This record gives sequence, C-alpha cells and structure tokens, in this order.
Amino acid sequence: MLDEKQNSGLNFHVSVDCVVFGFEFGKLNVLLLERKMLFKGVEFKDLKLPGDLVRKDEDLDTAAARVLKELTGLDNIYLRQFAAIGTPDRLYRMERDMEWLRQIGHPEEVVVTVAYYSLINIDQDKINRFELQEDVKWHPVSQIKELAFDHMEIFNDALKALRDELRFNPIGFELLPSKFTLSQLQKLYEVILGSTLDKRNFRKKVSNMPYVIPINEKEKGVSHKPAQYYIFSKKVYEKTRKSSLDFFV
Amino acid sequence: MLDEKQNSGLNFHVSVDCVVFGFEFGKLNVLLLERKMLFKGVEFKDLKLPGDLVRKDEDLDTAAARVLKELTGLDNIYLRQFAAIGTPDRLYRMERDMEWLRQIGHPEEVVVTVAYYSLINIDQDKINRFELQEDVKWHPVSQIKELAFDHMEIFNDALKALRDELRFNPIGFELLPSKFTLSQLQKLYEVILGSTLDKRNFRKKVSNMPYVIPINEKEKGVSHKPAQYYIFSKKVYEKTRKSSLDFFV
DNA sequence: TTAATTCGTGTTTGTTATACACTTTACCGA
DNA sequence: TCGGTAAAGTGTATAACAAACACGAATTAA
Repeated sequence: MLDEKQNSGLNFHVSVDCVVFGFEFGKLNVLLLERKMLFKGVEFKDLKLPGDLVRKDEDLDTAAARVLKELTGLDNIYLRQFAAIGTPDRLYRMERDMEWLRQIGHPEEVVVTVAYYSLINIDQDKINRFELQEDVKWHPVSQIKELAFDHMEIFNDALKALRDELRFNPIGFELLPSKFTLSQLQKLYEVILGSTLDKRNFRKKVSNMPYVIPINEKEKGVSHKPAQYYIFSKKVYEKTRKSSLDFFV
Repeated sequence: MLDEKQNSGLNFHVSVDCVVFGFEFGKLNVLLLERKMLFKGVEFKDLKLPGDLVRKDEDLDTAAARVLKELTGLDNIYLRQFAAIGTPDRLYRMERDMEWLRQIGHPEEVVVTVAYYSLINIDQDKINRFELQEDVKWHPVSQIKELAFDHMEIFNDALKALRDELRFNPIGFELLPSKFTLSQLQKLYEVILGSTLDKRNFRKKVSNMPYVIPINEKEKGVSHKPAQYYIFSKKVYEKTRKSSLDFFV
C-alpha cells in the first residue's frame, strides 16, 4: 500500500528546466529560447525556458548542467534545484502549446519537471567562448510577462527562490565579474531584492565581511572619481562565517 | 537539442517520499516503516521512509498527501516539498535493497523521487482516528542511524530543510497541540535547532508576537505552578507580519 | 577652468539581542 | 498544615546591530 509495489507500470517523462539569470548594466536578465511555429495558419512566436528530458543514465543535476553547457558552452556554473512540478496537464493547458508539441512530435504524456536556477557572470574573459545560438537571448526580468507552458510560474518561483537565497548566502558574486565595485554589488542587491539600500550602511556591512577584499586596481576611463575594485574570496568566506546562516538581510 | 524533442522514449518511475515529523514529550520523532525480508537465508529487518509511486493522473503534492492519508488517516497535514533526487543507482547500491526489490517484484529501473517533509501534531482529539499500522512506528530522530536505499540522505536533508524553515516561518505550531505552553514551544525550538535558549529572552520575543495568544486556561494536575496555555492564530499572523521574512532566529 | 558625475566616508539615535537570578504557585507527603 | 519540590513567570543593564542622514574628493568633458 505504501510501497513501490503498486502501479509499477506507471512511467513518466522527466525533464529539467533552467532559469538562467545574468546581471549586466544594472539589470537582471534571464536567458530564454524563442519558440516559433505555424499556429492557425500564421507564424507564432513566443518564449520558453531552456530545458531537456533527463537521460536514463544521468543524475538530475547532471542533466541541468548539460542543458546549461549546450546552451552557453559554460561549465561550472552555479546551479540550484528549487522545485519539482508534475501537474498532469502542465503542458496541455493552452492550444498553442499542444499544437507545438504536435509539430515536434512529442507524445501527449505527463512530464514531471525538475526546475533549477543558475547564475552566470558575464565576465570579460569568458565572453569569447560565450556565443549564443540565434534563438537564445537575454531578456530583462522586468519585461517577462508570458511564457510557454507553465514556465511563467516556474520563472516566478525561481525569482522568489533566488531572492530568498540571496539573503542568506553569498551568491550575488556569482552574477558579477570576478572583480567588481561596491556600487555594482549594491545595485545587484537592490535589483534582485526590489528595494533601495543606503550607500553608507551598505558599505559598512560589506566592510565587516572579510571575504570581500579590495584589490590594487581602480576603474579606468570613467568621467568621475574611479571606484575601487573588490574580489570575493570563497576561501575566506568558508573560514570566517560564524553560523551556517549569516550573511545579508 | 534543448527541447523535449530528443529522447522522447525515456521513461522514469516517479515516486514521493515523506519524512513525517512529530513532537512529543520533548522529543522530535519521525514516522518510519519497518521493512522485513529474507536475506541470505535469515530474517532481516530495517527501516525506510514511507512513500509511493506517483499515479498518472495526480499531482506530486496530491501523491504526497495521499501517502500521508494512507499512513495516518489524517488530512490537511502540513506538507513541504524540499528536494527531487534522481541518481540512477539510488535504489541499487546495497545488496539488501536489490534483494528486497526483487522480492516485491520491482523492475530494476530508475526511480526519480520527490521528497516532502510533513509536520504532525499529536493532538488529543485527533489521537483516536490516529491508529498506525503494525509496521509503522515513531522513532526519535536522534536515534536514526541507518535507513534503506538513500533514505538516510533524504532524512538528513529533511532535517536541514525543517531547521531552515523553522527560523523564518511559524511552522513550529504545526507540531504542537492546538493549545500549548510556552515551555513546550521553547523546547520544540531547542530540540529542532539543536541549541538551548534563554527562557526570559524567549518569552520576551514571543510576547512581541501578537499571534501567540494566551487563552483562559491553565495546566492541570501538575505538581508545580501550572503553566498558561496559548494558541497560535494564523489569521493574526497573516495580518500582522511585517515582511515576508520575519519570525525567529 | 568649470561643470558634471560618481566615489567614499562618520555620527547619532533607535531597536534588538544577550546575559543573568529570584519569587510565585501548585502538588505532595510527613 | 507545613515544609519540600518542581516548574512557571518576571526585569534590568549592556552590547550589537539597523536606520537615517550630507558633503568633500577624484576624474573626464566641454
């Protein structure tokens, strides 16, 4: 009754979906795939989250990392699982979704999906290797209004999970280049948490974090007082954090 | 490449597993199922988490609620999804696990499981309806050393997730009877968070929570000063909480 | 040389966290 | 009925942290 005895013929498809965040020019962006199709005789375009079916011989985390690698060419990206969704009709609520699945030959079956978000820093030296396919683009988070399937819900949940984690773990640095200014860091927190922060209080807090370290380098070519660059040291962080739950609020 | 196009023949079994917590006599307990089998000619017993395969027409949350209902007879139990695990060999690492699966006729396939924890208060009026099957028993959390399959990892992750949530959401009350004393409440926090708390400071904090309300009733039949009973009001909590993230630390 | 722009800095005040010990109220048993 | 036992209930002083707030310094562009 409570065991894996029953229903042993019941098979599902399992997929991973990735909500890939990036931060540039003071904006939080998300990487989305354009979906094109012929719908009721006219061309129809919309956006969806990148994802793929999980293969039989791979872990869920591995599948998510593979999707990211195929999408961006990048390895070692910050990835966090934040939900599993298995509502039976989740892919079959909208006409256009059913039509699309028909066109790509997807059988009408339940797909349980495991959702991840990932954080990418669009660093100078990485940007070369970082060539996106034509149908994959960054979109400002604030402008996302609608996505395919239940991807809008997944996206909203990802944002919520990101905000929650940002308060208690030093993950903001994953979204910044390896050297960054304190203004960039502050802006990042403001944009993700959706509030403004006091500059002096912010810097006071950061100066109590021994793992945010000034380096011997300043901004160049800006028409104002150049800012000090800092780096984040994971090593120092691991060594100096007091409880498993300190960081920001 | 990134779509559900490929691998469309890949099917998984999907299950839910529940880590059911209870709190009684100052101890945190977990509800486990005894697994019995003939292994290498002798009777072998161990413990596993309750769980079941998800049915084709049900949601993951629905499946978890169903498992709980079948297990305890209770509805409307606090349930929280906290992980999905799909490591291909997760059920096939130990001889005894493979033997057990063989004996119950489980095909050797990948089972992706979605893990939930749930909180039960063992209330006076509920206890009648609450008749556990013979092979289902409460075990003190501190005494769990080994479980079947990867259930020990799932159990440890559940504890971690419970601790994290306890700090920021008023879920402790789910583990207490509807009327409780402040000492019970304090003990609950101490046991789950694994630290002792100062009585006066604890009560000071609680007295700033308008949703923890004294009722016109005291302990009876105790051989010392009887304690005041309190109730938790979800309504008042919803109305009075300031941010989405306040509560305890 | 001046204007424009962003960087970087300290103090005060209020709130919250911590540390700490004794009196009260009930039951029990002699 | 009285003394012992056991847990309940209560206040204050100090330290740490959060919030509010304004101006001089460094650079480029015109």
